[in-house]
Amino acid sequence: MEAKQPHQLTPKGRATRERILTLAAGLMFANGVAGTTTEHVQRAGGISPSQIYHYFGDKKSLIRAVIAVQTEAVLDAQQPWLSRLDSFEALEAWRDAIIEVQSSRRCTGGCPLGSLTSELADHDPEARADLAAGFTRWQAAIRDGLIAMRKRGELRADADPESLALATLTALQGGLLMTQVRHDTVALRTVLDAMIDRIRAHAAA
Amino acid sequence: MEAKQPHQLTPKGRATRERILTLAAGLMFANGVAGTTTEHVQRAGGISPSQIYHYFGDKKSLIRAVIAVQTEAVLDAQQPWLSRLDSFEALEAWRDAIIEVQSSRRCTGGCPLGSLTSELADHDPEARADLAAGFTRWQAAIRDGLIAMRKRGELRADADPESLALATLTALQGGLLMTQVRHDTVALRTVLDAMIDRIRAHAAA
DNA sequence: CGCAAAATGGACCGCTGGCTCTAATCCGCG
DNA sequence: CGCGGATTAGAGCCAGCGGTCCATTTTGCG
Repeated sequence: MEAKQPHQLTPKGRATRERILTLAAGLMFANGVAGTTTEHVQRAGGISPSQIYHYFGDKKSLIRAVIAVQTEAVLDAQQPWLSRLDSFEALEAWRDAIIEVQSSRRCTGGCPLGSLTSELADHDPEARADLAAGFTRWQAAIRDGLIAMRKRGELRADADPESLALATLTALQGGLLMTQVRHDTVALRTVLDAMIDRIRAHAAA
Repeated sequence: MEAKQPHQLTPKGRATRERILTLAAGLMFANGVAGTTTEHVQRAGGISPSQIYHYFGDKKSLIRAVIAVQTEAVLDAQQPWLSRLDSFEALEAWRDAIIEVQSSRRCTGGCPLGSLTSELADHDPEARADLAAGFTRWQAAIRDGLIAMRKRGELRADADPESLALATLTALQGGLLMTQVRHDTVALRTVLDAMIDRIRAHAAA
């Protein structure tokens, strides 16, 4: 019994749904949720109003679907680095990759999840829950990387991967926000370096 | 030659202007900029449309005035702690005060400047500049506290107050965002503890 | 091939939001 | 006390936005 699927989707339907989602995610990342109207999505992709409301019911549901998309996108993008955290060099490569992404988009946009959070957390409880879950998964991915490092003997046994991961993810969020305001990546680099140093403080002798 | 003051303001006018600003700042903090309409401000304070447009010209200017108000509010709120950074206990007291504020508002709202940043930075260049300047002042306040600690001999001479302050402020922003999504202050405390530890690494022997 | 379900086009609606305009009222100052 | 500027009330405009509806076309399947 799936209450969320009032219609059977044909391949064509699924494709249209995907297309709407991708467009909406892009526009909402670029212009914010409030700055993205259903009309924008329509015009951006030659989509009729009925299509959006056929597949998503209302704007709120569309937003939640966008959250899901962005969560997967972020985790997918991070995975290549986090899954291979075998050394401090790897940690630094992860840091550099993040910095590179931000400067390549000229320091705009912030974090796909962070921006949605700031805009939605206080007024859409379900969106907040989804976003919180996304951050939890992100934190877990970092933590698993640190655990792997500990298993390899890079970190001492008394290192706490869970809180190191939480602090790192939190610092990263701040860094992305500061990048967005200041239009440079100095704060991002500084705060990530601080966290890496902190992790290094738990390095095996 | 002040281009910003097309009218002379009488005391009454100044009072009305203040009242509008305070209401708008509160509503925008609670509901976001996009979620706050001029009508909301009107209804909240028995204000007529013409009053808002008489004193602010358009919504964008009102927003910029709100940014100024919030910047002063944040700096004023921080000053009591930052101006007395004479020890690590004082640093921890600052951390505790911040955490206390967030939990007292049940982890909603985030940072007054951070939320505005996320919503405005990418689409209102002047707002972004104002916010960046606000963060710079905030960073300077933290830095000055650290410099004071160094002068008192709490920190070693090789400690770099500027980047420690930047990292701390950046981490704080992340912590406030995570508090907002997760509805608890664990991330905030964890990341601030991490930064305080890092500062402690520069403590005089 | 035919039919039911799915997908789509597009007109339309009601409301809201930013903003304007005019006319009335208030106030300080000479 | 009167005049000019400051202040305010409030009706109203218009574009845009979320959402609806129905007719039409397309698709999958027996």
